[in-house]
Amino acid sequence: MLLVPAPSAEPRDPSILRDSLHDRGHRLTPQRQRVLALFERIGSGSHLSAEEVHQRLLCDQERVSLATVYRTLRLLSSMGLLQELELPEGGRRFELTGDAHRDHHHLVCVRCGCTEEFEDEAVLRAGAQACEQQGFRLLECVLTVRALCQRCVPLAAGAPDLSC
Amino acid sequence: MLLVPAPSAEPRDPSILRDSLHDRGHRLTPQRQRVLALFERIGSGSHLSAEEVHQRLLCDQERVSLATVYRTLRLLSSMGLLQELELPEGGRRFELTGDAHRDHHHLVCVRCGCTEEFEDEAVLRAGAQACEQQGFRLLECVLTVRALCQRCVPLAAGAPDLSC
DNA sequence: GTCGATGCAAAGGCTTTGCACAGCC
DNA sequence: GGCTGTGCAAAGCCTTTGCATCGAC
Repeated sequence: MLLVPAPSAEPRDPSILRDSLHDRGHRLTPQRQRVLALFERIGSGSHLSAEEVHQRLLCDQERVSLATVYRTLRLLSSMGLLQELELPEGGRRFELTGDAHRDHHHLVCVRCGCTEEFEDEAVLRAGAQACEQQGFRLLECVLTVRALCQRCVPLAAGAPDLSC
Repeated sequence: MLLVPAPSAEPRDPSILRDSLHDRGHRLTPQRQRVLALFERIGSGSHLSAEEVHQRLLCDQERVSLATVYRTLRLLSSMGLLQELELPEGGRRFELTGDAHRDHHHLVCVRCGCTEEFEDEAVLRAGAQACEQQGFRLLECVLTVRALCQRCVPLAAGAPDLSC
């Protein structure tokens, strides 16, 4: 049966993690593999908080302490394997770094918090252009569009309170 | 002498604040006026953390407790007079809401934290288009470009660690 | 005069850190 | 075997909240 959902999570070569770690004098540990494997399992579109990573690993019988989750998320982010999202309304979240410089953006409903992802080539060009003009070297472009989703537009229309 | 720097901070009519507050059953207090006036003084491009707002008010001999600063920032944001930024690397910051749907973006150096602002029409179009496709109503578009500034590129080039 | 807002201090999350032990290289 | 990582618990931010008092309406 090859009906795997295949959420753009090509089963990454495990040696990449090991080599990246060794290059920086770090070690390949089961905990680090578990965290990265979790993100690969859920696909590169999903974002998890440290707490969620911890909970999911516990559910899967994979024992990793919360402190180590925090340490690992920071490490994997600094290595570029994960990236931190800046979604509004609190809560740092992480997701798998997609293909090099994936141009992925978020449409966030400020009322209910639901998010959609989308891509746009023009945005990446704009970011690249800004970097060039200022002499910066581009790492990543993230567009956050704050908006009201279909369900929330009517609810917010009467009340002046847009951002609950 | 009309050589005022004029950072797009048109001296807002104070009655706007009072009316907005009253519409929601809130009161116009000196503290709320002080916080909003501070943001108007520094212009709509600058972003401050709660702690910074508190410090600046203290320097200006304007006594407001830190708890009230937090409460006021939240209130003014919910009223749409301020907006919260999602800059990376921790720290919630607030800035004056500019002219309706100002298309302002941030170029952030992930190493030293310095930020530049820029504008780009294509980004706004991309955000608007995404909203339309998903049936969302656009509130705001913020592009965050994570990059290395000129000073930091050489420092990060040798070391594989990009995001200190 | 009423009811919301403030200030203070204490409580609350989330995240980091110190330390002894475990385990990768 | 050396030195990095881990787990645990304690400490550290930043932010929110309870409560008595103050003050806008």
